[in-house]
Amino acid sequence: MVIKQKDKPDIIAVAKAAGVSISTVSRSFNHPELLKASTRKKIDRAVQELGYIRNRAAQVMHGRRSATIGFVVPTIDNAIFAELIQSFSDGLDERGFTMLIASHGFDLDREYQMLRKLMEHRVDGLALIGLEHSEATYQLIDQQGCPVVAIWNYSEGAPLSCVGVENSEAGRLAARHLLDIGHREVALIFPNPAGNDRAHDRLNGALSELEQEGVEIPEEWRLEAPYSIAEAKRACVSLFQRGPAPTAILCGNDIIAQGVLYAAKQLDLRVPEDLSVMGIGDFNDSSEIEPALSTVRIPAKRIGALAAEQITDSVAGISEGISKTKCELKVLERESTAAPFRPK
Amino acid sequence: MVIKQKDKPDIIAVAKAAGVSISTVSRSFNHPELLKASTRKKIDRAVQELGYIRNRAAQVMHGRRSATIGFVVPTIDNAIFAELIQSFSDGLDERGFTMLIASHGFDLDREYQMLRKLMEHRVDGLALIGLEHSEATYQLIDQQGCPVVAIWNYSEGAPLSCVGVENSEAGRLAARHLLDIGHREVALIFPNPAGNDRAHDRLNGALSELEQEGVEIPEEWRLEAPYSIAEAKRACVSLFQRGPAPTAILCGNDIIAQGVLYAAKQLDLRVPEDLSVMGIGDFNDSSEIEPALSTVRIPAKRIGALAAEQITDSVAGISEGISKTKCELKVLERESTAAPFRPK
DNA sequence: AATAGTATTGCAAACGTTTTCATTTCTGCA
DNA sequence: TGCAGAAATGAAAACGTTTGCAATACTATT
Repeated sequence: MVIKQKDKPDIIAVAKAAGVSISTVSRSFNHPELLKASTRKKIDRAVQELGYIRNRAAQVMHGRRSATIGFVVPTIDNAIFAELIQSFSDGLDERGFTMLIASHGFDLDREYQMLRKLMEHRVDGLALIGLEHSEATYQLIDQQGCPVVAIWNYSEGAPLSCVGVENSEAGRLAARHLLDIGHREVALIFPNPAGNDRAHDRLNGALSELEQEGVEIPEEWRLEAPYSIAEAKRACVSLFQRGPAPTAILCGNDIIAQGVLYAAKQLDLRVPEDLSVMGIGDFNDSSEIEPALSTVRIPAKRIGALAAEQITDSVAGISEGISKTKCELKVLERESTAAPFRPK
Repeated sequence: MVIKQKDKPDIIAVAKAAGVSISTVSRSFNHPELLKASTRKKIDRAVQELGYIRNRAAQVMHGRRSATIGFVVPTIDNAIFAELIQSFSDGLDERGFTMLIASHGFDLDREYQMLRKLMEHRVDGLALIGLEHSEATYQLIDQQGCPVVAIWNYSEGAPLSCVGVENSEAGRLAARHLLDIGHREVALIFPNPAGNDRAHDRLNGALSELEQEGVEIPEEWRLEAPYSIAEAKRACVSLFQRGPAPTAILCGNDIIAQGVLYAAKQLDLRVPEDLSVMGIGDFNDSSEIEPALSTVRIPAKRIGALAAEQITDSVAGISEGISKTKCELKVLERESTAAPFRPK
């Protein structure tokens, strides 16, 4: 028994089946208006019968775009990025692009490796998270001249096109809100800022705002936790077990804040009466949890959509040079924050 | 000023720079042991200087694998799939593959389109979610003879390789648990089963188990909600506002269950005293929320890892034919379920 | 010093497209 | 009926690799 499935039919097979030349077949895809209707029909039938599917690799070799964009993220499995990835992917899709994705687990050296890998695949453009990258990464981008957009962070002095928010401002706004409603005993739970400029900037923004008001954060109120409900919960519980209690906790993002909320529940603390909890991010469900989380809105969906637009425009040559888009932040005062109840 | 960045250096440029032939350069990548050490060094230096990056497209054209796997999911932005996608991607990565991902928003016709798109890119293999797909999709797969793995669902009679769980069993187990602890007044909240065999099977499994025990579910206790905390919450609230209250709610997945938990809180219902809440899925954080969610564990991480192994083996020809892997389910009894308190 | 091997390296074809240029086939009009 | 010009199609080169085969450069023997 001869199995013929092996090789996929190519344009030559189609041409043969349709009784025309390969140029004509190619044209029927790329410039159908140049063909006689009857010829087009013959070809369509042949394509149908043979189950022909065009080979992008061959097109790329000929100089065509690959119609792919590479996206390198720290992690996919995380509410932070999932929404962003989705909207970015949708935006690419609308414009006929496909997303190649790779994650590096917050390891900037792996990020570099992933970038190279994607470049081997000749992606037309690249998207990264944040503006902190290894020296090698920046060199590579520069050298290869591949269109790049940095997502999530905005910075005036950024050496790359970027679409995002000013994270230091996010931190500042969150702190400002707590200060405004009267808190001065504030604990912070942030992820490790190494290789994570989003966290780094937020933390700094928050600290400087607090300091400016003369609020000192003692060492034991500066906690570190990764983006994990479980770990944040643990960190928060240990905070309360160990020493004096703050009246508010400012969290590096909404995931951490959620952990803190659960910790509070476990510790029998009322939110916001006994403890105010402030997040940063405004994830999908932050408004739905109980109590609804006060947070600083970062418009992930919008950022993803804009980034997709930016990178595809850049690939198409519509947009030249470095372009920066700053998305606005907004404090969302919901139920998890209120004035401290404790008597002065 | 002449901008030379335009074209990336190719193997010819490297050969020239190193003073060898292109075959030698090619060999230095593919069979380095055949080269004299000194030659290899010359080439490495040239590669370094020119910033040469291999062109996969050209390799693919020559018959090499593309080292990419296409993954078509309903949505990325969802705790359900994010964990799975991550572990699948990691598994591919370990084996030198890159993931091309596309989402179809629970639209099976779009799924077909995405599949075609990925095939144009000559992915070496494909992964899909579930076993329910359009006729066209099945035909396409069959015709193209592209290795495929269906993820999430296991079914003995499946026409594709698959790695997953028996979703009807998941539904059955969840129902069983509620029955075992004494509930007979059970409401159900499930997503729309159209084009979603996971939900469909779970629902049927649960219903049959309940019926078998003579438990009837009235129409007004069969609710539909998408995978969204907000919508599930809303559905649950309206359930309690409209009519007689069940003693337990069985949810199509943990997201919905989370929504129900928040609804309960908003309605001032104690869980599990006034209402038991049962999920399906066991997402990352289901054990950490308060009260910890009782659920049926679906090992997403393991499924993703196994699926990656399965598809790459299949691409490499290590595994032939259709292979099916069933992952085990486990009821996790946590804090959100307990015997009904209500006097008989 | 000549020879048989062996270790290296180079040549050229092939992979599946697209596109330029050339050729053939129509069409309408004189 | 013949012809100019337009419309439709075909031929062949080019894209950047890999690899089988051929050629060359070594090495260790005698």
